[in-house]
Amino acid sequence: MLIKNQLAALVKDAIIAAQNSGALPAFAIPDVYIERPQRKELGDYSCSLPLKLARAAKRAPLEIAQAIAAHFPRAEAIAQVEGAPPGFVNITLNDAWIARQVETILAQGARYGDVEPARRDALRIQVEYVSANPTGPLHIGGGRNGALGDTLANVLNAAGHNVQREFYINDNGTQVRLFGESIFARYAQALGRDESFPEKGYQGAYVIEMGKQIAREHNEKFLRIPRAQAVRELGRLGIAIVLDNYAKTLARMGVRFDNWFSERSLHESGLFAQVFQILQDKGLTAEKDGATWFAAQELGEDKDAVLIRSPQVIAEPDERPTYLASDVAYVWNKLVVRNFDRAIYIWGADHHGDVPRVLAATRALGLDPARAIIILHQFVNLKRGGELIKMSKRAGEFVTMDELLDEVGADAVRFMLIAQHANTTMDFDLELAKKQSDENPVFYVQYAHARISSILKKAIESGALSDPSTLLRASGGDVALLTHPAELDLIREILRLPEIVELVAAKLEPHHLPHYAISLAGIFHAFYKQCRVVSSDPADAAITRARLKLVAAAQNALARTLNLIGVRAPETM
RNA sequence: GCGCCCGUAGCUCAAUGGAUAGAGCAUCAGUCUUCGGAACUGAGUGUUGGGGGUUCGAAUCCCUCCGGGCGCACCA
Repeated sequence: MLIKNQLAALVKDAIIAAQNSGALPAFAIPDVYIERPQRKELGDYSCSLPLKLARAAKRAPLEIAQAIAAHFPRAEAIAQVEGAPPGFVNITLNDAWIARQVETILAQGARYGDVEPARRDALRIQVEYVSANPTGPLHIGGGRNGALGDTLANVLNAAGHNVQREFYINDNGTQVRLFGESIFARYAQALGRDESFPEKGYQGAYVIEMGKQIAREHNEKFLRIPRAQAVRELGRLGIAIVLDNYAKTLARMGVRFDNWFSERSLHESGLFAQVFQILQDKGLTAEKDGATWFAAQELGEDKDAVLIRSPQVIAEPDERPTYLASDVAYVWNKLVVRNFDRAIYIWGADHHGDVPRVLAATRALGLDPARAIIILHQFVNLKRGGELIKMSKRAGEFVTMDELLDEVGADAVRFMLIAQHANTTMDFDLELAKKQSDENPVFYVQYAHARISSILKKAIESGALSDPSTLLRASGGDVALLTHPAELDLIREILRLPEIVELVAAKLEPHHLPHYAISLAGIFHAFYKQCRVVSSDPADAAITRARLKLVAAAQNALARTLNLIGVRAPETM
């Protein structure tokens, strides 16, 4: 169990003990929250509960804090508990206990950072991300989405949940046909035919390339079949090509999926018809102007929304269901058919207007809307040395994710996309991201990791360490020798990792991870400066072995953090 | 016009309603006989966009104004 959760239980015990002894009056004890004080002189943890209890207990906050401190149960991990004005309980951990944790951290190996190996409240969680329209190259918004989703999935997994990663393929309706027509035109043109380009077609140069490629691979095959069929097949072929490229691009930045889910399948399987029936039975559908609407106003929303468009507007039956129709069926598929406890959606901010409708539909289907969690992320402005790079999708002029990865490198891109709160508009400066210097935090963190690798290698070369596996044995060193303030600071920081994992999993905010990584790297570098690890002096043999354990534990935490962020933890730079 | 998001140090950003609002970069001043100087130590910088309110306590919650972004289709 996390240290802070154990402390919360002890605070509760202390209050009960104080009440039993008459030091505090009887009152109901609320949930106990343990915090980290801002200044480290105040201790490792603190609790502000006395400030909240003052009214119920009819005592001064400081008096309550002191009573809690006086009745605090003894625990080997704790060195000191004291009440401090205006009403905090400050808790300081025992240095010897902290030093011993190095063994625990090493023993957990690559799993260090996991909140609990098997938690009782583990959930089946689906995280769905990127889900960009597969009609053109991935751009940086999709990259931010993917980085957020993948890291979140990593962390939820580390927090003990069962996670599935999904990409939702928008392969239904009008856009497939339009994409198919665009490809058909480029394909025919590539074969020297005089084929006009559709009015609202996809303009980008990549469609021309696609047309040429298909012309090379299939010759005149699509000219010999009926045009409508050719358009449909080319649309699907085009989507397959784009998705294949998405997978490659995303894999470059470590973003992966367990499942690629087809929107079209929601209609072909009859699921939408089934879910529509539920809405109809509840009287939540309406016919108006030839279209079929979701009566969202009945549920308190601003306006109704079209589910199935009028035949007068769209002739083809399979193009009539709207995006919302698919969404309604999809949430049912997630929460009922596949029975996920939670369905997390990661959407770009341009979709924020759809959030209330999807949640309203979830409620309308009789599902707990708290099970569907939509995380929005704001846009990314690409800059080059402070100059905004203008991006025009219509003209097909934009920096693609692949170009960005080519220029900046996957690690820097992924780290920077995660480092900022999802809800803030991000300025991504290409020049800054490319700098391999102090200005770039990714290298700072990776450097710390590489430095540790170098120390371990040096230790083996010098004979101080025979084999890294000996670090796991008591003979590998006595961690009780770790008493230097810089050593203890480093261990304290390593011990924060599981708390960070819990925080990110609870608030669904991955940006805490990069900030922690920078902090951990900084504290390691400070330790490195103050404490020589591999010493040539035989008298230092014992402390060298103890410090090798500490350094290995630090590397363990750093590697895991980078791993969760989705960035490499290099042995050398 | 209506709705959502954002506004914190010169810059980029942190801060479960808690204590003196913190990091990095940049700036200035220091630190190398041995493990990677892509490092470390120290210093200064704030009306948390403005103004009200709630609270024992507000960057955080509520109202209002200002500035920026994004939405407001029988598009996805």
